[in-house]
Formats: sequence, C-alpha cells, structure tokens
Amino acid sequence: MKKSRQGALRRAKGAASFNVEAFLESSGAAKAVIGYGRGESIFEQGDDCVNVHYIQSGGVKLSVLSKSGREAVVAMLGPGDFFGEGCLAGQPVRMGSATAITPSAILGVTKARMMLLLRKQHAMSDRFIAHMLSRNIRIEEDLVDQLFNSSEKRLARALLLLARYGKDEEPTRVVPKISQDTLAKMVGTTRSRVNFFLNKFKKLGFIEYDGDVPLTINSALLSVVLHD
Amino acid sequence: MKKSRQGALRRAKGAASFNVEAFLESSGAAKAVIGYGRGESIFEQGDDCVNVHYIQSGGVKLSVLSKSGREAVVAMLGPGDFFGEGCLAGQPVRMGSATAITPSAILGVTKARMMLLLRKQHAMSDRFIAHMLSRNIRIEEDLVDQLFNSSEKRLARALLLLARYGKDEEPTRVVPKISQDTLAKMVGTTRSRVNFFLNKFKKLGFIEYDGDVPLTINSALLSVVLHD
DNA sequence: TTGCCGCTGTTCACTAGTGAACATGGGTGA
DNA sequence: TCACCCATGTTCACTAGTGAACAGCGGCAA
Repeated sequence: MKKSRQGALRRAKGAASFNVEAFLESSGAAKAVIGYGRGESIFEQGDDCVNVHYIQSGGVKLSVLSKSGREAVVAMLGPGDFFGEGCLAGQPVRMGSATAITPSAILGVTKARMMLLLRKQHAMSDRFIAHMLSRNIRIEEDLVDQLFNSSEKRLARALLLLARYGKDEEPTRVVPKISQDTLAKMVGTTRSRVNFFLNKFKKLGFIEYDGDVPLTINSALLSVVLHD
Repeated sequence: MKKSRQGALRRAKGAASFNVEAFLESSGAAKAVIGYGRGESIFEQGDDCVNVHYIQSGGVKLSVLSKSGREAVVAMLGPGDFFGEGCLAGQPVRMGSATAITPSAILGVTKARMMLLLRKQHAMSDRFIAHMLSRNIRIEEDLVDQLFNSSEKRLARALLLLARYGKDEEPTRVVPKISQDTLAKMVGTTRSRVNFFLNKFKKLGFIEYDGDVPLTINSALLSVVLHD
C-alpha cells in the first residue's frame, strides 16, 4: 500500500506513509465509522456543519442544487479523500450534498477535534494540506475546463478522468457505471447532449459502448477530442 | 489592522492575529520582497515552480491561457493571500500566470522553506490552511456559478464581488478600474456580451456608469439579477 | 498637429446548447 | 404476466452566446 514518496505533500491519496484511518481510529478522534449504501445520503445541502469526513473505502459524490432545482456534480471522491472541510472555514451550513455512489465506509471527525489534530499532529496536517492542494488544483482545472471547452470536450475529459478513477494506467480502461443524467450534471450540460456525444464517440471508435453504461474508453483515441 | 477573530481558521485575510509578513521577514524565510508595477508579470504559465508567494500589498490576477490562445481569469487576489502554492503539491511548472493589477509588494518563499514552516510553525500552517479553505470555497462557488448561471448573472456576481474587493460593506460601492475585456475573461464570455449587459444594467439603474470603468454599483438592485 | 493605440459601443450572421417531448426496451416487484 | 419505473435514443423549435467586424473617442508620444 505504501508507495514511493514524491515530495512530502505530493499526493493526498496513497502517497503519504502515514495511515490516516488507523490514526483517527486509535486516537479516538473519529466520531464514528459509518457505512453507507449505494445512493445513500451522507449530508444534505443546508444541514448544520458539524464534522469533517474521511473516506476509508467506497466513493462519494458532492453535488449542489440551484435555487431552480437543477443539480450540478462538483466532485467525485474516493478512498483517502476528505470532504465537508468547509466547516473548518466557518461555514455554518453545508453548501452542497454528499452522497455515497458505492457502498462506503466514512469516518467522521468533529470540527473542533479536527482543528486540534491539525495543530498537534504534523503527519495529519501534512496529509490534510496535501489533500487541500490537490483538490484545489482539480477544482481549478474543472473551472478552466468549463471556461474554455465545449460540452463535447468536457464530456471527453470527464470520461478520461472517470476511467483513471479506477486503478493504474492502461491503454484502454473502464468507466464505472454512471447514468447519462449524472454525466450531464458533472459536465454541466443536458442529457440529450451527453447521449448525442456518447453515440458520436462510439461511431468514431473512441469508446466501446452497447447502451449500458459501464463502458470502455480508448484513452489514446479519446484524448484526440481534447486536443482538437 | 487586527480584526476580531471569528474562529481560528475563519478567514485567511485579516482574521488571524498572526502577522505573516513580519514573521516571514524576520525569520529570514522570505526569499525577497519584490515590488511590481501595474500590469507587471510575477510568473508566467510554464515557468518552473520555485516558490510560493504572499501578497503584502497590492492586487494580483491569476490567469490561464488555453492552447488556442484564449485567456481566462481564475482569481483576483489581494493583501494576505497566498498564490503559486501549486508547487507544494508537486507541480513542476506553473499552470497559469500571475500578474500585478496594482503596484504590489510580493513576498517569495522557496518551496522547501515553506514546507518546513508549515511543519514547524503552527500559526503559519493555521494561516495557510485557512487560506486554502477559503480559496477552495471561492473556486467551488465560481465553478457552480459557471455551471448554473447565464453570463448575465455571472457578470452581476463578478461586479458585486469586485465591489467588495475594496473595503467594508456599504449599500453602494465602487468597482476598481477594469476593462470590459478583463471582465469578459473573468466571467467567461465575450466582450460584446459584457458591453451589452453593462449598458442594460445602466438602463435599469443597477449601476452608475459613464463609459469609463471605475463604475458604481447599487448592490441592493444588482443583487436582484442574481436571484432572478 | 497628426497618427496610433487601447478602449467602448453596436451590429449581425452563425453555432452551440437547451429543454421538453415522445418512443423504446430492459428490469423488477406485485 | 402485467404494470410500472428507469434509463437510453432521438427529434426539434427556440435561445443564448460567439466572434468578427467597424465606428467613434479620448490620451499620448513623436
């Protein structure tokens, strides 16, 4: 599980030699380890911000609801990621919702406890800062993507990222099961557009796809879409 | 200069009692304090990532250039903000450019030095984490804004935020001098669109504006645009 | 003064994206 | 088995946004 260390703050997930789960559990800091089923809500937009969460296993979707009821997916997270850190910055209520997308084990740490840990435990704050840095970079990339690219390119990028979401690098990879609806909410467009482009990619041989969504992408080919 | 403390990690700017500038200077951590003139480049997209920067005074614009040469403004920062922290996460080169928008005094701290400080100095890491948290929240809001809202609403929001950029809250506030071009690059649209909406807002009495850009907005009225 | 530059104001043909509708078809529980 | 639900496939009128062009207008340096 321990990988090469490419700079102390390089990656939040997997890179650090420090075991967050074990530490949080043994130190009694973890309020609880809770299991969630597929589709189950972890917190909802508007809820009180009480604690910070850490993903032990599984996958979590962060989404936001607009006043008009539209939904946008802001992030898809996996093991080793923190979420709900907004409360540390003084946000009184959740700005979005967190939902388990696969069966997940989630650690909860109260805000106060977390702030204490960040001060007292170097390994912990290293890890947390690393997480914040990489999250930041990722969100900024998403924003830039949104500013620059058409929905076709954004969908291509989303598929490539989702494929990596699984494991290491392989030329052709599998995208976990996601509905066209969810894809649309990640990319920031409509389902009809997603459907159109998926079938276009299929015709062009960029993806293998039979209507059911656990599809296979040809990274090398699909990348072409991104680079015009 | 010291303001009330609304929670240890509440706000990066002004909230903490710890004086980052003084600390960085006295400890010898600051590589140098450099002055930049209006429009002067601090670093460019593609440059090597050598150090993290801290704004002592002035204002800085972070922007990204697409392959096709289009520019997008990712953030406008002020005194008390850090930038260029990407290198801490292992980014070898700058993902965007930083430009002074007003005469600015910028502190530089080498990556290695910064990582040392984050480990050894609680006040410093508190401050940095607070910065990352609020930056994160802001970028996420920008992303959501981009996903949900029309360019008209995004422009209204940008104006409201730019007005706050100055000082405390007043019903009517002044937006610092920015060209329609820059506004377009912040909002993620074209100048013709920005021009169109500025004149629309003017007709509706939401802003006072005579063609020259240091304009005055009526926050209460302009907010109406945002809430449909 | 003159010419240039950077900015605003305005128009317009063209394109991408929307959102709502309707058809289809595979599961699944009663 | 049937009804229902949920997801995909497809169409289409309509709208928002683009990008390129051109005009006007002050400031400024030669």
